[in-house]
Amino acid sequence: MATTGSNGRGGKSQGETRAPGVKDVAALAGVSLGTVSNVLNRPDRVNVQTKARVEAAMAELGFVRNESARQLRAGRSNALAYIMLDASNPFFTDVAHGIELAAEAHDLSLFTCNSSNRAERETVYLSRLEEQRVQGILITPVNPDAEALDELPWRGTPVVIVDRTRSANTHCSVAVDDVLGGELAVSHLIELGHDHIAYIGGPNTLGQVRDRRRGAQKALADAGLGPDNLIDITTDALTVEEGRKAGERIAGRPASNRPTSAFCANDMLALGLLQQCVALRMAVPDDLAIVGYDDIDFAAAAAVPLTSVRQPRRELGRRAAELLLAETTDPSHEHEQVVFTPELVVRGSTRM
Amino acid sequence: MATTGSNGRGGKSQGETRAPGVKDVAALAGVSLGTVSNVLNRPDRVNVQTKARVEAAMAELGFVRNESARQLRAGRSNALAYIMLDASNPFFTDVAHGIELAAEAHDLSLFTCNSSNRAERETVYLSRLEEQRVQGILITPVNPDAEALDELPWRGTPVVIVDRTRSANTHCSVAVDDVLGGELAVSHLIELGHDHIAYIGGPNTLGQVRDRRRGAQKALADAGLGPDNLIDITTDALTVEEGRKAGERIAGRPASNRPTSAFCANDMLALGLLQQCVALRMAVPDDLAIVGYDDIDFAAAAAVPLTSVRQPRRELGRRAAELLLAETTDPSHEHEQVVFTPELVVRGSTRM
DNA sequence: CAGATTGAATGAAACATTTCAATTTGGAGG
DNA sequence: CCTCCAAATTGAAATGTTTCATTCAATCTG
Repeated sequence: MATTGSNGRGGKSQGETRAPGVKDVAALAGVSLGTVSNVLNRPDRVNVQTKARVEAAMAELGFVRNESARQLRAGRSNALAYIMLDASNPFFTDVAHGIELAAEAHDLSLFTCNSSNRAERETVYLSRLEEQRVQGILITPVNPDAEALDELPWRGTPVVIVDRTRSANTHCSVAVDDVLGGELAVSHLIELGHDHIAYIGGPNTLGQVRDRRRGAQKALADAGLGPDNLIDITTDALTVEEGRKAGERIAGRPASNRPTSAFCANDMLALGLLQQCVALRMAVPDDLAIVGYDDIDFAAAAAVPLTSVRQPRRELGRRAAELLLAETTDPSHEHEQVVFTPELVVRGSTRM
Repeated sequence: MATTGSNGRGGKSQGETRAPGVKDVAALAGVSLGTVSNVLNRPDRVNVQTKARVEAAMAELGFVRNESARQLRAGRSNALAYIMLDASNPFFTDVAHGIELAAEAHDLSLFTCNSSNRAERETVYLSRLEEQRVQGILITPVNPDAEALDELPWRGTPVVIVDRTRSANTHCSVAVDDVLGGELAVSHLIELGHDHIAYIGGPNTLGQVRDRRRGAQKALADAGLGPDNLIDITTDALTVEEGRKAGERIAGRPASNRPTSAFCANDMLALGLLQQCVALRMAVPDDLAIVGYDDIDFAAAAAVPLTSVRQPRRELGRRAAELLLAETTDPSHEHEQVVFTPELVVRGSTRM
């Protein structure tokens, strides 16, 4: 680790004069405060030549508008925030991208925070953002039923819940039909002739894990199969590592009672499972067919491309942002629970 | 896509009273403004009972400190920002995580922005952040030599360049020795007996792509091999899709002139290449050995685990944040160019 | 008990901007 | 030459917090 240096002039060029403000610009341009402000905020209301003079002064001084002061006066900022649950899961970065597009369209900034699945980080960010007077907060919460989420809207900062649903109808939310998703996945496996299907997912405290299992059970029932045909393999988290462990558990079963296919509650698990299959020389899909969930880009890029349940990630984010903006503008707002429909994408991991 | 509604009370409960401020708290608690402020900022300097009374008043009113006003007075915010180049590349989310840890340790907020490789988004974020008076900005710039990066520090907002280097020594920067990384990768392949090695990367405007190639060439020269032993396959971007295309190009070559191994400028390319190999029934590593770069988590999780050049991603971020903080506190600051050392991680894609 | 010391609380000033009612300016119309 | 009008500009007030020099009260010292 090498290191070299130089420079020395920390900040400003000379006698450390403090940052120029509208006042300085006004003085230099020979106009009043109000006029400078008009140039900034209602350029059409000021004479072209005056405007040019003011702009020249700004450039000369290197004027940078002080957003704090502007905000103080305005009462609110022009930013949205998204508190994402796990920045290392591509699913969420894609959702964030959708939000960003919507924010950009409305000329708002988006600040992204990452709770890394820790409730206490989430709390810190929530209150910091509230103090910043952001226009609203989008969040995929660690626990969707946490009461902390009720306070902010009550005090005036709208909150929209993303990719989670809540028992009480207290917020707008955007989610995807997880029961249907599970149904699609398992119906597909049944059609391929599988009747020993593993469901890999956990922990069961996650509503999504439960919903996707329910969908799987429904598909079995609809096909005249019993709940015993679904072999539950519960994991500690939805990670690649846990997927690998699940693979070991499957391989460890006696051949008579070994599933011929697996439905994973997300793609991270599925990728881990796939990797373990290769390591253990189980052929995919011949020895074990695999269906994932989320259809992240890496799923299609796996060595055996993964069949997966696609969620409209971008659209999820975009719609959430729009709900938020609607809530900020419309005072007589009715909370809306938007539910998108998932879609099965069939690839090599189930097709021979 | 179903939708249901309810609620109706947009914000506050009653007569839409505006948010309570220190003034209201002071009135309710029967103390002066200054005392409320002291409770907030120097709790030890105020009588315990008074403090309790003030805190009760805050709770009752649902007081939320107005960060704009605080900032206006203080002159600066307590936040850092990281403008990342591509949030969909796990490498950068890991770097961001390192930054976050450092920020958290100093009790600062981190706002993450994503330029998505677009110079114009980058510009927008830079100026918004400057207006917010963030303490400093970390950035992986679209173009490290852009002059826009010089203006902010000149006006007083420190900027640290992450994972890129600059010709001029005008900023602190943190990077990894890419020439050495390329050397490690290709030396490894040479040791395994390869002498037809493809270098997959592009576009050549990227300094990193060039540096890693230089390292590769150096390794060849050191082993007494000529530059002809490196087969250059230039891509349009460092994406999975481009990796797949590169695989097609390799397969399309006559067997006599086909490389037996490939060194990819990042893991996204390597994953795409790997996928294409499987699709075209080229065995990895027997028909084609593959080395990636970055060692993202998905590299280890690939069906054929990927040999890759690991960069200390978290550490990169953490160190960058520390340089930034040093610059904000120490006025007589010398710019520092930190260069970390990469490390080769050997896995199945090169080992039989 | 006078004087000194400490601990708590006060309130006005400052921060940089925006807004808006009031004022000025330069013509046009009569 | 006067009146009126629109366009352009002005300047003071307001935003919510922090700071700091004072004030006030109570306790301690000799």
